[in-house]
Amino acid sequence: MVAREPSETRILSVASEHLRLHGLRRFTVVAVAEEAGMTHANVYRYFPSRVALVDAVVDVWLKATERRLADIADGPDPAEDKLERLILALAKANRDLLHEDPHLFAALSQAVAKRHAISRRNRARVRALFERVIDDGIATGAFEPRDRDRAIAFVIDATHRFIHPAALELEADVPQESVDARLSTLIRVALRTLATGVI
Amino acid sequence: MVAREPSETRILSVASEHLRLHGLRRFTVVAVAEEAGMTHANVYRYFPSRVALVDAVVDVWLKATERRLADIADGPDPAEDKLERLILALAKANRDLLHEDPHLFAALSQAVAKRHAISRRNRARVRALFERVIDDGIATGAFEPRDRDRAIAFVIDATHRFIHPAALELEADVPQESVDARLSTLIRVALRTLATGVI
DNA sequence: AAAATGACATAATTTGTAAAATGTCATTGC
DNA sequence: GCAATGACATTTTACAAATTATGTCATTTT
Repeated sequence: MVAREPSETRILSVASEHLRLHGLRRFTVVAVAEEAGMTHANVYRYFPSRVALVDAVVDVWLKATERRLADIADGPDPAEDKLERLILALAKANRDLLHEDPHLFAALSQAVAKRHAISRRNRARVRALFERVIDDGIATGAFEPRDRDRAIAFVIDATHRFIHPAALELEADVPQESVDARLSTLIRVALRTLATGVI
Repeated sequence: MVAREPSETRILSVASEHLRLHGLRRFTVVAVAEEAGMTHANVYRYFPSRVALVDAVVDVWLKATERRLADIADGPDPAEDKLERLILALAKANRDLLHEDPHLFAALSQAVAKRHAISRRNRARVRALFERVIDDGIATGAFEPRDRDRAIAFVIDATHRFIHPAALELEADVPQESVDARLSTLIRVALRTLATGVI
């Protein structure tokens, strides 16, 4: 158990593992520090608080997800395709997290519910991606909403159920295929709505 | 403090008052019984458990709300109008409860989250109202969805953010006018979608 | 000088126990 | 016979003490 990584990275990866395995409740700075081969005081050199450490772990996931979304948003494809893939990718990322790493999902869920800075910023950046794609669609004539801001709010509100952690938890036990079908319908309506200037 | 009401009714109204004033945490069968002028054992003659008593209180509100919704759904107006009013009334009922009786809202929220029978049944009945109005619209030609079931799921999914307690809590501090505007947009899109057979 | 520590004050959690609440039922009173 | 009770077992909650964790900082180590 030799620490080759620099301390900050090592703490973060141990914290990540610890959170995934034991969950928020049993996540302690002391335990993480011990597993990282240092005293807990040293952890505070790199992370200002326990909450900040947990948020840093969540943020790694958020940023990785954002990167994948940005790749979609910045791609060369038509805005319609990009918007559909953006929504599907975001919904899938959150839904997969719920099933594959429930503890990390719970930490994310809390950060969102308590409006932590990482979640507010993530939300702003993801929203910016939606705006970018919709603006792209408007520029190319694929979308023709009467009111651009209203159109953006519409897309976000309509898809809320399939994207927001609190909403996803409610449907954890609904068969994925059924959820997929409903989301697919919603996306079709959203795209059609943006294209035909109903808003 | 003479009990004119029959016991069951009296227990229920005392319980209702107690929940509204003190909240779920401090709601005890013993306290309710005392305030109703009887021993707690007697409460169990009418309600099988503490949870059942709380649920009964919530159910009174749910049923009253359902009645108002049913009045809309069964009215003589065009299906489009009725669907719009149905959504607005349901959203407003839940949102008003959140602000005017937070304790009762919290109890409702829990019943929904834990899938209590009262909430599942309420959900089924409210859904039936939506189905009725949409079927009405299909019968009169106002709505022409390709797939009726898909259309119903779409309306419920799209409006989720403005109706579900868990979603409403997230936006408790957003100005009502802003929420109203967004909901209004969503309803317009939903009506247009149903009318034009996109689904 | 940067990294890490030990020692410390404060805050949160756990543990054990007393008190109170939930839920049951045989009996009482109307 | 129906409503209500008192007595009781079981489950929760409330409280206090002890333990553990969080967060700070002067000092040591590399």
